[in-house]
Amino acid sequence: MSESAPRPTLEAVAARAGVSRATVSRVVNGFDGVREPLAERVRRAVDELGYVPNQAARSLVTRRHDAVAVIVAEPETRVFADPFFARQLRGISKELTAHDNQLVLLLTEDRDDHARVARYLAGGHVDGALVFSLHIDDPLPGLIQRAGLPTVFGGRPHWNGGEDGVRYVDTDNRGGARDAVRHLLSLGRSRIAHITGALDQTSAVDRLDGFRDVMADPDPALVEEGDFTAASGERAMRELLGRRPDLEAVFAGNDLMAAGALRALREHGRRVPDDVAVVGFDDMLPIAEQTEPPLTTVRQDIEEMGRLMARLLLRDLEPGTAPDETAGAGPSGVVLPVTLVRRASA
Amino acid sequence: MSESAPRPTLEAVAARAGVSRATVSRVVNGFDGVREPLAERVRRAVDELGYVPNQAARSLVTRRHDAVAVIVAEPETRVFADPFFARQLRGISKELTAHDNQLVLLLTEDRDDHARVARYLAGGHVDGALVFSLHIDDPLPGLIQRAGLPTVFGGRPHWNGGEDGVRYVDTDNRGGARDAVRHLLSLGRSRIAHITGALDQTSAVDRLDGFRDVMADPDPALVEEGDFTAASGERAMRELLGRRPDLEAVFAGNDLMAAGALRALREHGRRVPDDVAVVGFDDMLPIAEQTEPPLTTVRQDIEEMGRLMARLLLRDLEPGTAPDETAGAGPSGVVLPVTLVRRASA
DNA sequence: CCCGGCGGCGAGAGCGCTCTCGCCGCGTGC
DNA sequence: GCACGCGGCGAGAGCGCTCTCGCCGCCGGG
Repeated sequence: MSESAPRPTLEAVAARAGVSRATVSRVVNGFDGVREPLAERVRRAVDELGYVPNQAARSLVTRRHDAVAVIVAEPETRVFADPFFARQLRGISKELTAHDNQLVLLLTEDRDDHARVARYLAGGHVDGALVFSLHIDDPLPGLIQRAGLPTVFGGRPHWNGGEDGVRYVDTDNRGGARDAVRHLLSLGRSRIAHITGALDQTSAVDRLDGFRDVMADPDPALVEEGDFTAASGERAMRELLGRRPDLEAVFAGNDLMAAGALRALREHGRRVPDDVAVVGFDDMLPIAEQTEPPLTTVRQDIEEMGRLMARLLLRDLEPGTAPDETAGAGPSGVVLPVTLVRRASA
Repeated sequence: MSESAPRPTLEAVAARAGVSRATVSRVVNGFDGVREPLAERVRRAVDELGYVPNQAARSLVTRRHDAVAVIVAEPETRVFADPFFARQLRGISKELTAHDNQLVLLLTEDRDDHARVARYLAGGHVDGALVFSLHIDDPLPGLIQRAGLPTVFGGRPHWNGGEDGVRYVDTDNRGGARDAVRHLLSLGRSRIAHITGALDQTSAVDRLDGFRDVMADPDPALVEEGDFTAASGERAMRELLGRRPDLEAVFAGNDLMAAGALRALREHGRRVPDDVAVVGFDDMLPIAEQTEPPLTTVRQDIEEMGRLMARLLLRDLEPGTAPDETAGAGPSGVVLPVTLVRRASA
């Protein structure tokens, strides 16, 4: 009882079914070339013994692991605390398990971790990697690229993704920003301010670009940089109100900053949306619904993003694909659509 | 170039250093019994060739994987969307990587997934499991227990944890609830209502028990069941106001419900905290800080909880421990302290 | 009726590692 | 000075699987 029953091996199944190991292997892996009466006998033996293949032994010879690393480079608690991460993971997980792949999670915070991650990837424990790295000075993408593993990035990487066939999935930040600003225009507002996110992240840059697309040559006084936190949104809003008391609307780079902006507006006696209309980004629940008033915002399908990343990666891992020449086949960057969600704030 | 360089094997390192495989193995794994001049030669060979051990081959013989499964049973999007999950994972990840263990993430939603998880665990790909399963009717804990893997649960399991040495880590929900209610009493409020969480979860039950500990024999009209969502908090608050318009304070089972309650109170023209004081639970950021007014709440160190779970599990995995007799050694349930965070709502 | 072909199955050689065992050389005790 | 012991190192046997190869039996064609 204290000796846990030794797990049955292929050998044991073969013996019980009265066939060779090779035949059992064929049946277990669904290869054809085994005729029915025999195959059935093997399947019964597998059931009776409760046989489960030893993945280590299998990997040793196939050099596949059916496992994918998900690497999240997040030194800051902020992003970690938001629900995005969980949703993306969920999407990734669904897609991976649908294809019998495991998800190995690597969270990194500092430089030391980078070495560890690099070593892990070089160790060949996984077949590919999904990488979330937001900041411009992050050495991680380089390290990973060097490891030579098939990789898909979450969010457009900095080094001009698409260039050398770097695969990534991103939301349509720029288009979403345009939608948001156009919506404000359609409300009859013309003096529209923008609170940017942390501009060392492509998402923030793209949203700013979208804002500029529509506002063509906006008053610099109407743009203030934030860092995606509520506190920064509040501060930025005060700044903006000081510079342009006549502003009629704000497009915040995310919902958290929008929430902060709402507080500053309330503090300054501005009514939302009557005096100032506010639009956020992300549709970050439950924040976006809980603010006063609830936020009009740009929703991205974050779970789908995860799913898509996984799908792209798995496609690269298929035996057909050339191992090194990942470029060329298929799109290197995929951009997911967004939708404007109208609530009370604009 | 298109042929990725074949990874060097132990054999190759041995050849280069002019020693046997066994000696290289000893050096690589830090066993002693290799004298200095030789050991140094081996280390140099390892460096020069960039040797990284093949984990699959190693696992095959050691039957260890240095990997732990984290299983999250979460059919509902709700909990998934909250930041807890990410924080816990972070704590777990830190502890695991500190001990060179990998984190394999398994997310389950429906019954089909259970079978898959059970199969995976039975497959012996991981050395242990950390399990988050909230609901009373979840068959997962049973399945996992049956797999015979060392396991630590996040949150007190339903089947009377501690009974047969089931290991778990939980927050002091009951004590935290007592603190919250006592705080309200200290504010001079006596007609205190409670909005419970979903009572099929032990955390909700324990918080209710804590409420009752202090309020000894409370008016049933002052207790209303919610389900941890903001909407349920709002509804429950309306209900309570209808039944007991004279209530002076509310202890909500979590911050989300507290946020909902705030809305209902505002809608009914009650000022917070002047007319009605509100206390939440979790200190779920950024929600708790963003409400109007910001929430007084009970904070739990969720990251520490994850870290502790991992630590407990790793201890069980140490070679010293008897593989099956996990009971007996050390505490089977660990309860983490909480702290009351005072903000404006109470 | 004989021969070639083909498809089903078994034999066996590894994949890269760990770990036991035994050998050998050195130091120590009498 | 000799036997004994002990510690350092190498040889070799697997761990459980996949996959190539070759054998054998069955079929069809000449």
